[in-house]
Amino acid sequence: MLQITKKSKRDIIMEQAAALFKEQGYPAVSMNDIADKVGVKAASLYNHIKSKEDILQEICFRFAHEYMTQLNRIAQSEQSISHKIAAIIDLHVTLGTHNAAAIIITNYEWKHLSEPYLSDFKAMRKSYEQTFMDIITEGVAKGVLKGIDPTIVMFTVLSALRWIPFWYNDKRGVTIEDLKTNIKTLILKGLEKE
Amino acid sequence: MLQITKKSKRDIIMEQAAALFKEQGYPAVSMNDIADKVGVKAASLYNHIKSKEDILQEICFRFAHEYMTQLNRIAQSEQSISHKIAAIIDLHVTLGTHNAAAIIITNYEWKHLSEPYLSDFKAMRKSYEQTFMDIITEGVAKGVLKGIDPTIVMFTVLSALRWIPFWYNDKRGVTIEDLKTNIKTLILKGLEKE
DNA sequence: AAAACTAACTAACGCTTGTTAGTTTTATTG
DNA sequence: CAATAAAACTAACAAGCGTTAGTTAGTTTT
Repeated sequence: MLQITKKSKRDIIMEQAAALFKEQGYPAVSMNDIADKVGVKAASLYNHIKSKEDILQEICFRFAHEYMTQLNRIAQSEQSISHKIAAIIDLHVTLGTHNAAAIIITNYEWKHLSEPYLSDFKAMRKSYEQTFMDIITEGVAKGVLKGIDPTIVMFTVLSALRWIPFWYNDKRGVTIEDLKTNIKTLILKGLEKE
Repeated sequence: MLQITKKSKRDIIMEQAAALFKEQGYPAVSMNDIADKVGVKAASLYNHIKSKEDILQEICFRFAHEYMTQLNRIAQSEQSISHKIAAIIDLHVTLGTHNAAAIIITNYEWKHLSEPYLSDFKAMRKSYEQTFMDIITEGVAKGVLKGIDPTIVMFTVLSALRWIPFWYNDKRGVTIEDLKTNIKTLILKGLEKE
């Protein structure tokens, strides 16, 4: 089978651990559980990772960074407010459907990080939310968005988007494109007709 | 101090445990942690509860039942589709702001229930989602709602609502009434102006 | 062919987990 | 005030936790 770069054992551990963390939550998963899934004894994992939290850190920061980078690019672009919000929705749908396990962990398991990583992560998350909120506030000021409280909009929209990897599943017959256009319609144009 | 019914020790345990489960997640909280918060030794908790999971069960099923009861009342009422959706939003805001810890547990910690409780809970949850979806499907059929995929609408709206207890906090200066009207506007009428 | 590296193993470490048993203190009642 | 019930305590348990140490086999580099 052709593949440019072989998946390292570390990557396999990350992948299997992510699947378990997603299903059971970080504290409920033991090193033994991870080892079993990888097909190795627990102690052998330490040839590839530093600690259990090492796994959590890698996942959380990798995707937090990915979100930040992409959001900043959207925020600094010269597009309209509506376009920016649409792009943010697309971003969350894309990441949330292609990397469901890792995104769930980034969104819900980060609280198990220890200091100083926890504080770093929280700062990134806050910055992310603020950037999003600035876009909404600008939209309201310019009169292109309804005068809804920006904090409420930000959390409501972000909540809807962060939940996608929990319920989305190809087998439901909803394509990723469906998801993008439908959520954009719902959020931007609302549920009621005309 | 006047009070009609005194809070039982069991209630205090439930309350303190709920606060801990909310912050750290069920598996990360030990019986010792709970005991410390209650001001007692861990073994003493067993004079009032059967087991750790006993606490989780009580919280999950009490509020799942509350949700079901209220949703069924809304679904069976003679109101318009838009009114029903508005009532569902109000329901989630009310419960999510007044019982934040318990609602978070009902929404996110239920997976740590053991069988057969887990299956029972999942069935209730699925029934809840189905009832909500039926309302949306009816609205689309009647032409009062846009032709958005009902599954997507159901999960998107429910996600936005289930997340409220995570971020809502009186100190942000957003009142519960603000929250209700703003979320209803956002979901029913959308974000863009005109 | 020797040396170094990789990655697996077994065994053990100190610690914490949820829970039970048995006992003593505190509160309520006749 | 004595009897009873409720609720706290201490001590212990078996099992599991994350992690380290020491070793061994197989592969790669010198």
